[in-house]
Amino acid sequence: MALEHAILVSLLEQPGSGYELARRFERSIGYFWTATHQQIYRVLKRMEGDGLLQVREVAQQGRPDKKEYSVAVPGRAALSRWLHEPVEPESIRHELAVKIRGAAFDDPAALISEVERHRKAHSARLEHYLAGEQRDFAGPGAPRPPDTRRELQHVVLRGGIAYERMTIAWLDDVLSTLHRLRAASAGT
Amino acid sequence: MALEHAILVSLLEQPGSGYELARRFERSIGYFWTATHQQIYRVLKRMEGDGLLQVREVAQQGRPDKKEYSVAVPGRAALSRWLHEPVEPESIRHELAVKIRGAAFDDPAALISEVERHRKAHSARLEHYLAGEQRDFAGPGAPRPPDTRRELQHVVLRGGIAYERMTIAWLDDVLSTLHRLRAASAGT
DNA sequence: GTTCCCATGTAACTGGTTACATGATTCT
DNA sequence: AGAATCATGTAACCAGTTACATGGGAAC
Repeated sequence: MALEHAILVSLLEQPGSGYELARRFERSIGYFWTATHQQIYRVLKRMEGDGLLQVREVAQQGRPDKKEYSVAVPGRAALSRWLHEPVEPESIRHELAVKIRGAAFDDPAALISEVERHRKAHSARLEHYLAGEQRDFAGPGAPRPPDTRRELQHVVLRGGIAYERMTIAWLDDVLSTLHRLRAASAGT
Repeated sequence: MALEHAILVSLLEQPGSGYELARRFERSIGYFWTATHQQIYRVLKRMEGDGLLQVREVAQQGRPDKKEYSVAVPGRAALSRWLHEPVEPESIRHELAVKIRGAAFDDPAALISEVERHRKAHSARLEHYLAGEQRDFAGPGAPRPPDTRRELQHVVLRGGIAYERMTIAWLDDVLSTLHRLRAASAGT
């Protein structure tokens, strides 16, 4: 049910169409929750049916009309209820880790390029996050008034940054392990 | 399809029954891929039908009979094929992050106990991983011969440890942010 | 006698992915 | 002329979760 809640949060931050939501799920909110447009349209329809959202047809010039969704009162209540409920600390699913353990039954050295590819992808994501932090949260020397929404967005982004940094360091560990194993097997 | 591959890896490491696999998915392999017994039984049946696995009925004393699965030749080939295919660097799904951003539209201070609960769970997991590392990979002073499987299991475990440490540090960051916001709002 | 562990499953449902489909407009 | 962007959707399928079900043996 977390997609519903992610949509509620995103629409509270800014009302928008299914298409716009799909774009946000490619950045911003998508850094910690993903969804495709097909899924979003389906859920939006259901949520509207449940009275959690309101729709407004918006005519546009030079572009197709769109349906702008916004959070209705019961939607806000549903989000609030969810926020007060505990969620389970989630377990990770890391396909690459499965591969690494599986490599023991194949050629570990063959994994090197795959791991390097992942490292590159995570480096790119880190750069992207850091650029976003620079852009949106660059600290002006003067203390600004505390802005709750901004602070919370920032702490979530810092989480993404920490995750990418940790992952990159771990992938380096994996790479040196793979190189070491290759050297050892070549020497035998 | 990653569950299939995780099962192949686990059964290559050690053949076993559906029940035993379910237990392994609560520890060891379960640290980076989860599955319930229902799902496992379903997938085992399919994989057996596809010729990836072999079954052997094992009578036991004082316990119900079990079906011991092991990897057949086509199963090993399927794993090898998968290992040579690229997988997409995965995006995280972090429900707590959705909550944190959502808290801007509710009472952020109400999240404190939830975040503390998560911190506790991650600390416990970290302790558990460290104990496992101590037990299985405690470095004897003498250099042992390189053991590929062991090394790969260890590097994956180090990944789990790094993940938990990073998460705990981030949750501390979240907590201090929430406390700061509460203090600021109390002062206004 | 009640609870926990071993062991296997079915059924219904929910959530997520992939493929297909349409059509206007803007940019190169 | 062709590709990219805006905008919305359907259908089929696959993966994962939750609930229900059974039954023997061991431990307390």
